[in-house]
Amino acid sequence: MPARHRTVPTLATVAEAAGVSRQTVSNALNSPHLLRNDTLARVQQAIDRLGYTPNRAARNLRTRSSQQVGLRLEPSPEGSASGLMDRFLHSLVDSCKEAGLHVLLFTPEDVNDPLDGYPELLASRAVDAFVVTDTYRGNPQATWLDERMIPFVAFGRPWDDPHATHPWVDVDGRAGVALAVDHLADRGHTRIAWIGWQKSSRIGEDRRSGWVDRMHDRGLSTTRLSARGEDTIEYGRRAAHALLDNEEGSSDEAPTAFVCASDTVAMGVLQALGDRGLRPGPDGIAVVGFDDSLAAQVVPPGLTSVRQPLEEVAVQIVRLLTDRLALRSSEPPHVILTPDLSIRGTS
Amino acid sequence: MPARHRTVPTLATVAEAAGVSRQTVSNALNSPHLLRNDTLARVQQAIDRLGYTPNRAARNLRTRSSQQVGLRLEPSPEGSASGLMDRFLHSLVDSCKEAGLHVLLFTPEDVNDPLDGYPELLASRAVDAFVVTDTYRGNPQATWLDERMIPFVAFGRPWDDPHATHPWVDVDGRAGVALAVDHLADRGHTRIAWIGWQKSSRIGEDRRSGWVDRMHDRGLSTTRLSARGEDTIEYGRRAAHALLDNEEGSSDEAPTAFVCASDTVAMGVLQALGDRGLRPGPDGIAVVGFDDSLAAQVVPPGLTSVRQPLEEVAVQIVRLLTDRLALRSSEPPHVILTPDLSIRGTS
DNA sequence: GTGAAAGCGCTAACAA
DNA sequence: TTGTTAGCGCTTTCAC
Repeated sequence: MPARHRTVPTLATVAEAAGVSRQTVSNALNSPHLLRNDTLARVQQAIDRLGYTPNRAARNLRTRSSQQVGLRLEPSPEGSASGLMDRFLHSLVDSCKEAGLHVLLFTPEDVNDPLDGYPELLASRAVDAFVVTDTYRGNPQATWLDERMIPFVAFGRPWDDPHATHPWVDVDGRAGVALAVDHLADRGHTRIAWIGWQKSSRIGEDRRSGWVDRMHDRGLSTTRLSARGEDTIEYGRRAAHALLDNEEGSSDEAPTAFVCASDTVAMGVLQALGDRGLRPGPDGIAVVGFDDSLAAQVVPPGLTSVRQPLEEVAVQIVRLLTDRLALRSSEPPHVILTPDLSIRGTS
Repeated sequence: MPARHRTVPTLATVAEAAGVSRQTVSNALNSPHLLRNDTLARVQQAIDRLGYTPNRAARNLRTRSSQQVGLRLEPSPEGSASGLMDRFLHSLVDSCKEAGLHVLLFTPEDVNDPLDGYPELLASRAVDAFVVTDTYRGNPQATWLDERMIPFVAFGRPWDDPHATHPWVDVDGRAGVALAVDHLADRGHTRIAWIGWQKSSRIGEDRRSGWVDRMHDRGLSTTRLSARGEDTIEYGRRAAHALLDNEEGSSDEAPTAFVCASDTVAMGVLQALGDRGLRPGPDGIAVVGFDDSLAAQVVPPGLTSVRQPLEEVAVQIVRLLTDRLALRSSEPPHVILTPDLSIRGTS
């Protein structure tokens, strides 16, 4: 039991109690192999008895490091189905802890400035490194941080600059969508539609390519089965209606299944089915979303969805991060993880 | 523009550049009113020119404070609709920033130990205070922290110990539900059912009391209109079916509206309506949830839901926190905020 | 209003 | 293997 009403123990307190020098106590903590077993034991005992914990501020000052990593919280768009951040944050904090790192959150003053917040934290030495998540809209942060040799790892690959050398981890959206196509085709669907995002979205086009290529791999046509628009429920609904209206013509039957670029869009598809009195599901129109959001888990009859392996993403990010912080080079410095499919009632 | 390839500027660097002592620079930062205007300007200019930012570790060491608050991330139950944490975290980080505080996340090693993680962070002086969110299952943390005079503010009132003196902020669930009842009754509903949680849940009973009392206020009967069970979609569905089966008897007509203790339960109600071919909405069966989760925003036709004012919760928490940290007493030390209603298609 | 001295608690570098 | 010395960058105290 730690001493209660005394002054907080320091290295000096412990050293005196154990009859050694302060340095020896420090070594007991940071380089125990340097000590003789009996000394180590004696010091350890004193530490336990006094309930000593090193003062981080002092250690940070001396070692010029904070053992903290910064994460900028991006505004999560209301009305989008996702809520991935919760899951990711949890995994990240867990993985960081194992590496002796803490996660410090910050938000920008100006949401539209992708760099806002980074320099301040760094200059004050509040963090040693960053995890950058906001890479979908290009990544000026990555460039900025990289130029200044600031340690960071990105969640999301640098679409604009495939040759960027900074470490990053990403999820293979293309493979995830291919998985969805396989799943549906294996269940006998041949008219599998895609509803995705605008052409300008690199992530959207990556995911879409999984649909196009896997459909063709399996000898299925993609003609008149694709729609692109905003990432909203409303768009998903409109697009689904439009595709389902495609009844006439010989090979142009209406789709029997939908693969969507996001759960948000998929929710719109489910609405459209409801509008038409169609039942989603294996016996009706199959629907697959992307993100395995809370909404996917909760909407009747359960939305089948591509699930990002965020736990593993966090593990890999921390691996790359610790390599960077130790000035080790990482092999490989880029990681692409494959998602899997959470199968539910809609397929 | 900050000097690039030079060593990082310190107080001493700035002092020399401005031709003053280190102390004067420190004062310029922390007590600018002590300086003559021209000195202040000269120092300020040197600071800007060199791009100087105080080193937090050094300041922390000297002031024995970290300007950081710890927040323990609780595992968010998969399959529940909520996702409030995202919204709350964001608001909290924002509010903290205005008070010069940063939010440090941690997770417990052992999820079942409500104290796990707190002592370590505190002993290492990594944080000055905590925000405690996990108060629904009693609050041993609050007691533990309070006994040790550790500054903290709880999100959630101490149900088990109404006389606890620690500062807390909570949302008035009872008032939120009453709001929902008013909303439905104003639209002509008289048979308004409640589907909530087990009697053992203090929060659940608080919310339920809003229904009971407001129904009686308005002269409406609550007989045979109440169900209590788990916080799952499946339970919501079963309970809704059971209540809707109540057709016979004179005053015991089936309900025309449902107020639910959570969006999760409300999703189950929506499923039950679907099962029966009933349409949710103002012209059909009205449904109101609680939490204004992503699912509520996204499920067709949009679930009306009680929305917690998390932004204001964060503001109040930070107010209480800064009072505590300044050894000021707060008036009032307990805050109960009233939620409002996000009205959507189901009502 | 400004400056000099001391020290927060720790660890790197070196000496014994 | 252990101890000594110095100093990380800042703020508190007190003198001027």
